[in-house]
Amino acid sequence: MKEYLVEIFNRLSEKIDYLRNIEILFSVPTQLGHGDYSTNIAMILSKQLKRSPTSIANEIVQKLQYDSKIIDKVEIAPPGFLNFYFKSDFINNIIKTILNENSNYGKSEKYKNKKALVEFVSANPTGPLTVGHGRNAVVGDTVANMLETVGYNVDREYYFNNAGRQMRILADSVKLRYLEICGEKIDFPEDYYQGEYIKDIAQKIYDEKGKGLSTDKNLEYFQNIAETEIFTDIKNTLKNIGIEMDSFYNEYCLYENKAIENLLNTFKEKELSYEKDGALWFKLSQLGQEADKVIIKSTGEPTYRLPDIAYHVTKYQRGYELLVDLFGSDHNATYPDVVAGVKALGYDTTKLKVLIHQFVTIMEKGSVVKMSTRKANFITLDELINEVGADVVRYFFIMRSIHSHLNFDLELAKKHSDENPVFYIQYAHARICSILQMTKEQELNSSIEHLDLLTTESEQVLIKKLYKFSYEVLYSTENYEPHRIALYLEELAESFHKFYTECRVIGVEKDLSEARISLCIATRIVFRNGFKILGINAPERM
RNA sequence: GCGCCCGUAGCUCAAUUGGAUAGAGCAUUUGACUUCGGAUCAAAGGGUUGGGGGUUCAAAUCCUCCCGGGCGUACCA
Repeated sequence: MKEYLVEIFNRLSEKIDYLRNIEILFSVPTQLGHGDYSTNIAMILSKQLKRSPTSIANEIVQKLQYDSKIIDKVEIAPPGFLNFYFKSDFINNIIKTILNENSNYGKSEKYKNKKALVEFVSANPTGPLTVGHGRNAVVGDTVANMLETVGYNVDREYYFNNAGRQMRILADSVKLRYLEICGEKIDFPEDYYQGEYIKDIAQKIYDEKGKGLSTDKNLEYFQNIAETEIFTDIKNTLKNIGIEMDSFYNEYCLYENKAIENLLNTFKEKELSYEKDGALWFKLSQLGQEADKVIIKSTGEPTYRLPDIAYHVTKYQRGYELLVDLFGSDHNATYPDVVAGVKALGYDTTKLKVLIHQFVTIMEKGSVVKMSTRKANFITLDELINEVGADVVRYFFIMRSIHSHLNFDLELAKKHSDENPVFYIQYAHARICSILQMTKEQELNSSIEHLDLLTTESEQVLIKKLYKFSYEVLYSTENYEPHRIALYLEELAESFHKFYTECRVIGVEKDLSEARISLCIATRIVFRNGFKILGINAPERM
């Protein structure tokens, strides 16, 4: 439909000067009575042409040439909208397209063969993933799915810092617990990792090595074991919600491969760094930032900025054309330094898209649960997955805009999980499967010979909704708004349920029945393609 | 103080990026199964889009000033 409008307006612009070199937007009106597509072009041009919108609209309608087999009518609605109504025969062709393209329907080749890297989760391995990390994990994976749908070759990457203070405290925490198990009296500092999992790791070391470890020399040993153990756990959790990383990139290797050293030299050459108070500073104030920041502390240890910049440089060096970073809002003050850094090195930062999602507020029994890995006051993502299932977890985290604070009511998720919208859309899919199973048993076939019989309002609404899918995918992807896919699927389910209530598939006249079976199959295809993007199951029975 | 995000129905959130009568789910009330799955459908109530001012044919959306909340604002990540 939209393509056709663009086509006829392109031809029209040869006849009407003022339509040249401007972008004409077509949108689907919210009101059913406002046509299938609508444009506001007459109102936009009104000021520039010093004419009334209706006079412009009238001229457009008079000179616009279109195939009356495709467009039924064009209306002018005050204060100057142009509303286009398409012939249902033409609209129904979308069913053929969907059946043909099948699992490819909704995909686009717009970004074919381009390489993208999505960095997400990136939690340091100091403990299990919590519900708080869940949003990042699910959004990141879904954005990656979306980018794949529009043609990108996507790599999913997890970056972590294992050379800093956090990890030393982790190692020391394990060491102290180990000594405790060995029978020594210990003083366990309050700001150390309090979680039970630390004791589990210590116990495992004790079981394998006994008491004999010379603990004061083996902090690195404790860190390695803790890192390995915790990562095994993290990877397992990710797997439980269907996430598989292509790579894990650690800070330590940036020291090993001299990336940090090289970066420091480059900064020095470009006079972007200087020494003050025993520390090395990065001249961010010259790069449009508010103040200079320290990159190497007076202790000789780098701050996170240095490895983060070096890490992002490797992304460019690895040849990606799109870099997506996904952070929680606690990082919103740090990423501009990194962006400024890579920009100063001459890299194209328009390729770098930083997404910041707001925090998840956990509600339990009506009050907010404050989470802290250090204090071991958290609900793990695994616990949540076990309670409500992976589909609900994924859907819950994706259904809201990333800019909005997400209120996760544990009681609601656990006790009333059958009220979750994810069941609404999965139910629609299961229902279709059930109908199709039944038509099979009754030896009814699908056919596209008589799609013209699909004329009722609920059929037309459903078909137009199916048509919308490919646009929705592209739009949501280009704007990094994964929640719109969930929203779309809810609309689709609504349209299908309504069709189901009003139109019988089985037990009506043969040609009509066959056409409706085709519509059901097409709807099932769109549900499956949508579910695949969201990473949730398409159950045939519930 | 400054930066980013948010404030929309009783609650949780949408709104095709500036469009036409601001929509869903939950909750409340009321209807619909001897026929394809009632995890559904239909209907009702519920709103000065936090507040004031501005921009224009048109503002929940953009600008500005207040009010309220979240996250930051390190020689932590």
